[in-house]
Amino acid sequence: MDLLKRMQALVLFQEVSAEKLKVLAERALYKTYKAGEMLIGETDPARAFYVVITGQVKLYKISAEGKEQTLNLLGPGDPFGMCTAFAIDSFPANAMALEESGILLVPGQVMEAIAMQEPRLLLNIIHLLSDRLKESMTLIESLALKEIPQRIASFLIHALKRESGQGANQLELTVTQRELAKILGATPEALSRALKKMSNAGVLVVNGRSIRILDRRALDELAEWD
Amino acid sequence: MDLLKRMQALVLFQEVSAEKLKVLAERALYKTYKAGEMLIGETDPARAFYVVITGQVKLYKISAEGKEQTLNLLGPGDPFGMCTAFAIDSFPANAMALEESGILLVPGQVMEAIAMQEPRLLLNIIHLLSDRLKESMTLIESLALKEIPQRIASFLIHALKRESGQGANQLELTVTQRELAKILGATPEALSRALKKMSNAGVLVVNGRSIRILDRRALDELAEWD
DNA sequence: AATCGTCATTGATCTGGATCAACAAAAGGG
DNA sequence: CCCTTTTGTTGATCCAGATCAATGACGATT
Repeated sequence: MDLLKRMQALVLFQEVSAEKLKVLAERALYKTYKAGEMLIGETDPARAFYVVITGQVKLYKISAEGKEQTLNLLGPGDPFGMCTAFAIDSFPANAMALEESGILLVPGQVMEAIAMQEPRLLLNIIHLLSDRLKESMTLIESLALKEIPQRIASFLIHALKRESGQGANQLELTVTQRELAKILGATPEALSRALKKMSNAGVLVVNGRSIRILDRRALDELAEWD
Repeated sequence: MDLLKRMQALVLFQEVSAEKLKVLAERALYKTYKAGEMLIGETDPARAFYVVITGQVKLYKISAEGKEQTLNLLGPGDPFGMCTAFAIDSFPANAMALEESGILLVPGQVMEAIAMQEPRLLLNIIHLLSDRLKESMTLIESLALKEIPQRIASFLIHALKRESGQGANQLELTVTQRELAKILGATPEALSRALKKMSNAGVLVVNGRSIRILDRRALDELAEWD
């Protein structure tokens, strides 16, 4: 596997000089994790920059009683640990591989040194952080202001938009409903019931991990509703 | 009021050359807003960078039914609009002055042009964005994983830490309880009742906007609880 | 000092969704 | 291919906190 080639394809490294990228690639570490394996814990002080190359990773918070809330679902090309790479703070969340995943690990010091010589890399990071912040705000909005059916509708619309091209009405979940519940801030039971109700109402059809939208208008209305 | 002096004091502009700062100051706009006035709406496409100089501003989301969730409380020195300054996207939230406030407005294009010549400014922005992202994650954790008494405890501990020096046990709220409720993701009624209960339990004493902590240990336990 | 609007408080009621429990259906591993 | 584990589903019950309503207490404005 040509690491450098892969790195060049990432949004994160867009328009960063090949020379600097080569240094990064040399100093970086590629590691694979099994499904369910923790990449980094909340207390962990590790100062590094991670990029998901293959597989799927979730960032999440967990309470003392074991209740979980997923903060982010990360796929190939998505970086994380941007908070820690440039600061001394400990990582603000937990990271776990949802499936077998290949991860690129760049030591924080290396990343920072290179970045300071490449304003474009800094700018790329700002863009990514901004996107994450915006996503977080959307999640806060969901949790605080919306009920479960609305959260589902918003999620589906969002997923449809990024997954397939524009007018698609079919969607394949990348995670189990259990995991989806943790993303939406609900229990699996509540999610199952809400999906059933939407199914009965003729809005969508669930078949395992694939969901087909029958009434896009109803979905849009639901998402906008509150 | 010497704008340049004030800007030099901001964390955002730390170690940025005086020369570049002067350009920014010349191209920036200083504007005052009255209490309750909107600075920017969620649909607003304004591409600018804001810094609170005096007063207090909140970033918030609002549902169709008018229910609000405060995302951030900003005081003197706090910047916002970092998402929009470097991207084309519309602002991800609403911003409202909670009291009469003086705001510095830097056009996005100016900010971006200067920043690309000053890696240190880009780095400062990354730090600030990272802090915001971390704060957002903490809020998500609160909303999804904690009950109201725990949220209050966490908030108080956080406020004590930043407000006064270390071992202080007295705290002056900068906002009404109504606004605090919107920060915590609760109704004013629920907040009032929870504070009453804590007061009855001898954990704290509320007197208008000032809160005195009587049992710090109990507060810490509550915050850790779940 | 009087007035008006906002804010805090308390009580009564309601409800979305959590929790507990039991089972069916996949999925995966040996 | 069977067996074990993880998932999804459905029902019954429970509860934190929202909602509705009414009253008292400030605090600001004139």
